[in-house]
Amino acid sequence: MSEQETTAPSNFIRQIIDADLKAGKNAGRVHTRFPPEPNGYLHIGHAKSICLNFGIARDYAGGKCNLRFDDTNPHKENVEYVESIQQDVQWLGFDWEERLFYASNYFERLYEFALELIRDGKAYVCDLDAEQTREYRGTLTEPGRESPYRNRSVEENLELLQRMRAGEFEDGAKVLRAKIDMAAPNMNMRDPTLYRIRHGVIHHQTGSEWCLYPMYDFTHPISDAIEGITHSICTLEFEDHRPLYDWVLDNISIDCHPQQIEFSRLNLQYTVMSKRKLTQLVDEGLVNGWDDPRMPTIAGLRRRGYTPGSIRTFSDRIGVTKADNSVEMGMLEACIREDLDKNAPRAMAVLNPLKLVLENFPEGQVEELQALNHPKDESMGSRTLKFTREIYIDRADFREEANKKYKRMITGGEVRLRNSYVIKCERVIKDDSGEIIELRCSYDPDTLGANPVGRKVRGVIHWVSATEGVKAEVRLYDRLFSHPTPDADKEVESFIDHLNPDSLSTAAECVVEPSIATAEPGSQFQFEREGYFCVDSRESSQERLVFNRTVSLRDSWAKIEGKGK
RNA sequence: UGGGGCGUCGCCAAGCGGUAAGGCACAGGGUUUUGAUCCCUGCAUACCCAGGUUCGAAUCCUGGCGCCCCAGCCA
Repeated sequence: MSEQETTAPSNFIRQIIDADLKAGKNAGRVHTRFPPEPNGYLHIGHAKSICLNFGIARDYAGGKCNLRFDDTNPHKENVEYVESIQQDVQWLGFDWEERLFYASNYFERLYEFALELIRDGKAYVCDLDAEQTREYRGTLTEPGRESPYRNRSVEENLELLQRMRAGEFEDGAKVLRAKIDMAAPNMNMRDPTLYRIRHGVIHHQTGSEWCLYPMYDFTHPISDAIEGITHSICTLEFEDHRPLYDWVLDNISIDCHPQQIEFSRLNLQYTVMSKRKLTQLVDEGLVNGWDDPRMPTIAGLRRRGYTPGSIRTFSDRIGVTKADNSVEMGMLEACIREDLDKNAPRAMAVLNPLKLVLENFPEGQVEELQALNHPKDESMGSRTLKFTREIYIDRADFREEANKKYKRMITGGEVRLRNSYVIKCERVIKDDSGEIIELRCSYDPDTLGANPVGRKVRGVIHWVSATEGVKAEVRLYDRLFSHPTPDADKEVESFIDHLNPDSLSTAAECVVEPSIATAEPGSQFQFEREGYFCVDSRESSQERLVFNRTVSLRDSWAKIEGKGK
């Protein structure tokens, strides 16, 4: 993959696999799986899991990783999600080869295993409704009570389950439960539900074939075993479920028993990572869809301009442990800057234009200048810049007066135009309200590719020809939330209260150099001295160029200036 | 007064009884036609706390403390 990834990731899960291999377990096989439920788009936390699971398959000899949709709850799932998930995994650079599966592929076999449990007296049909079931379950500190239906005969249970499948009972009228231990200190072992009835939902894979749907705790271990998974990696909240995972496999006739291993999920500061909350942001229109560039979804990051390699690097750097974590945004940003610094061609764009007239440059003349596309990679070639009498510079690059620390243009001062000449500011023109509307300058024709003799020019600013430049809209993004852990703040009613009102600002009147006017959607640039930008893949067009700022350049000037205040 | 986890630098994270890796961030300095990049330098006598074992403990033992997860017919 990317040359960026140099250090081989090592973590406790790989150590377990190493030890298993050494002990001769699983006949030397290493087989993982990534098992998303298609009930939303994948986010950066899933990327961590994808990189972990597919990364293991990639790094171990003969290793494999399946993509399996955990599609046991048709109520929340749909094909848009199954398609987006496949696209995102592929985009991240991973390949499940011919191993694309659905838990629903196994519905018939799952049902057979359920019959086996019943025959063995290890499962029963229960008529308690949801509320009663909750009451019977007990609490964290008190044991539960056994259901009055717990001791139905095998024959009756068999018949009832068949009738449940045949659609004879309404939703919620009956469930199939495992017969384990209502006094177990682990709540998951208090006769967990294995099947529930769901009429009238069209399952995205099985249509209306079933009205009986298996629960995760029953489906997951069996699906893993059917696929010959050796290491079933999941997040920490399933640690309590492991005894049930093992119970299921120990009590049916199946010759494979994968090892479940749990790691802690990713928490990224200033965003939220639960599918429920992300769905809420989308549904309530608080963002512009799942691929809104402010979203921590893979689709959002992609549209924002994050590269697959940068996300893989990030996943490697944050590591895999069982400790709760809260990763700073700076970590993610460092990864994309590193990638783009190396790979993005440079260009110039003026986000907040201020007109500047070079009084000693001939009117109507266009001088062509050559500029390197990358300051230290000549293989990226060069491009032609159009230099004219009227140009734009950024308003932030001019001050009427400033101290020595300010290295940009000031009245009467000189500055280097990037890839061009040294100019001097002669006059400032203001409108009636006192706002600066134009700078009158002169250029020094002897300074192209050469420093002026006898004086030093400290600053370099970027520019775009006013007559040859192309208009563009640039979208500047900031963190989606203004609180580092928006969903952990109990002082506030909802995480929504912490949405950052300034997470999107639009610079509608930007001017970019003509060389990028026809750039393909998604193509990326460093706008020098500004940051990394990409052509928006959704809304940019030849008529109206739209760029997204992926991330700004590191800005030590902002720090210096900030300190002075 | 239930069960399961976790506690090493601001953040992430190595460490697996032999005397605290690395990355991000931060702070200095150098190079630079991007205040970018790049390059140096610095940044835990200290590993949640308290005892104990040991020649030696972040690593082992005991007892505390703190944080996270679990009472869906969600995953």
